[in-house]
Amino acid sequence: MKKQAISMNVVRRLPKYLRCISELLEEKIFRISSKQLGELTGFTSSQIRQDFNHFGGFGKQGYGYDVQALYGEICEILAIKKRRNAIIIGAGNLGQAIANYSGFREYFLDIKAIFDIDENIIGKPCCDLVIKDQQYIDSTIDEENISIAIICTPKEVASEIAQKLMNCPSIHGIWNFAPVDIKGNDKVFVENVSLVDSLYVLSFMMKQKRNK
Amino acid sequence: MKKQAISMNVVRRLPKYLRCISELLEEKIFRISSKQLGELTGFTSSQIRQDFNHFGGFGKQGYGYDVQALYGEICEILAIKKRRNAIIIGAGNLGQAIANYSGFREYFLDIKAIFDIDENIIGKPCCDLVIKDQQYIDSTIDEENISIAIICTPKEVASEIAQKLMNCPSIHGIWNFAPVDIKGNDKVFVENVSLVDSLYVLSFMMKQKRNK
DNA sequence: TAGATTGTTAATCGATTAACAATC
DNA sequence: TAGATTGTTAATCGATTAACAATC
Repeated sequence: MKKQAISMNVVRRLPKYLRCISELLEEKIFRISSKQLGELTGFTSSQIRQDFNHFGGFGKQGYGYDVQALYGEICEILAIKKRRNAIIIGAGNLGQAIANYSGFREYFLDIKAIFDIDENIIGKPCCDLVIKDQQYIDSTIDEENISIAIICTPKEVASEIAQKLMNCPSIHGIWNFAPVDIKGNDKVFVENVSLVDSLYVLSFMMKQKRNK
Repeated sequence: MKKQAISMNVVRRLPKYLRCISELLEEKIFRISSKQLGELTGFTSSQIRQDFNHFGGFGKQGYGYDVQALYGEICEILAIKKRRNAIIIGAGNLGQAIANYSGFREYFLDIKAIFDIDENIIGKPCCDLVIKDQQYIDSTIDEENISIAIICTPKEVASEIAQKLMNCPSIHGIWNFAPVDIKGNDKVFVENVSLVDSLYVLSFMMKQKRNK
C-alpha cells in the first residue's frame, strides 16, 4: 500500500504550527492542547489533530502535546535541521535583497553564489559574495554541492533557466520569484512565489472591503 | 439575497489567468477557448468556466472568449487600473528591495515613503526617496492619501504596527512581509507573505522527491 | 444548418468539522 | 478513579469535475 500523499493544504499549515510552537517555547510554555493551539493559530482543534496524525500521533491522550517534542517533530517533518547550499540567479534588487537577508542563514540556507548576465555588475560585491557571470552556474553547482536555486531573473528568461537547472544532478529545489509558474518534475520541486500575484490579490480584496 | 462571497481559491487563480491572457495578447492571439486556456494554465476547462461565471459570463457560446475583452474584465475585477499610494515600514534589506523594485510602479503601486526606527539610516536615500522617521507615519498617510502599507519590519513589532495602521482611515490594505500572520478586519485586508513559510514548504517538498 | 463551446446544473471528490471511544 | 484530551471514524461542507442543454 502506497502511503497517502500529504495535501498541499496540510503542508502549508506546517510552518504556521512551527512558528506558533516556537513562540510558545520562547514563553516557556511546555504543554499545549489542540484546543489552545487552535485559539492561537485560528485553526480548529479538530483540524490540528487531523494534520498531526498524518505524521503519526505525537500527543498524549488526556494531556495534550509536549511543546518541545512537537517542535522537534515538526522540524523533522519540514527537514529544516539539515543545512542546504543555494545559489541566486539574477542580481537585481530582489536577488540582492535575498542575498543580503541574513535571516535565511539563520534557518538552513547557505547562499554560496549570486549570478547575473549583466557585465556592468559582474564582479561587484554583494553581501559577502561577488556577483559572478552566469556561465559559471553549472560548475559552481557541482563544486559547491548546491541543492537549491533561487530564481530572481526577469520573467522572460526564468523558464529557460529553470529547465537548465533541473538538469543539474544536485539541484532538488527551485525557489522561483519570477512571475511565471514553473512546473517541477519527479526530481525537482518548484516553489513559485509571485509577488505580483500577491499584490493583485491584495487589490481585489481591498475592493471588497467597506468604503473602498 | 446577499451575493455569495468569492472563495480565496478562485481569487488566487485570477492573477494566473491575467498573466496567461496578457501573454496571449503579446502574441497577438485574440480568441481562446476554455479548453486551450486550460492547457496553458494547467487548470481544467470546467474550472475556468466556473471561475469566470462567478463574475458573469464573458464568453460566447460556440466561439470561446475574446482575449482583449477577457483581459479588460479581469483587470476590472482585480481593480488594478486604479493607482494606489503606498508606504513601506522598515527600511532593512527587504524594505529597500521593494522600494527599489520598479516593477510595482509598472503595475498600480506608487510608493510614496519609506520609514525606519533606526537613527543611523533615517535621512539616507533609498531609490528616489529619503528614509523617514517612523514618528511621521500617521501624518504622511493623511497627507499623501496612502491606502496600502507594506510591512517589512522584524516580526517582534509587526503586529503592533499593523494595529496602529488599521486605525488610519485611508488604509485599506496591508501587505505584510514579516513572518507573523496578521488578521484583517471589516475595513482592512491583510495579505500575509511569509517567505520563511515558503522556504519551509520548499524544504518539505524536496524531501519527498527522489534521491533527496 | 452543423459544429463548437459556453453557461449552468448535477455528480464526484476531497477537505474540514463533529463526534466519541480509547486512554493518559 | 474522574476529568481531560487525544486519535480516529463518521458526517458535513465546499470545491472540482463531468455532463449537457442553450446558443453563437
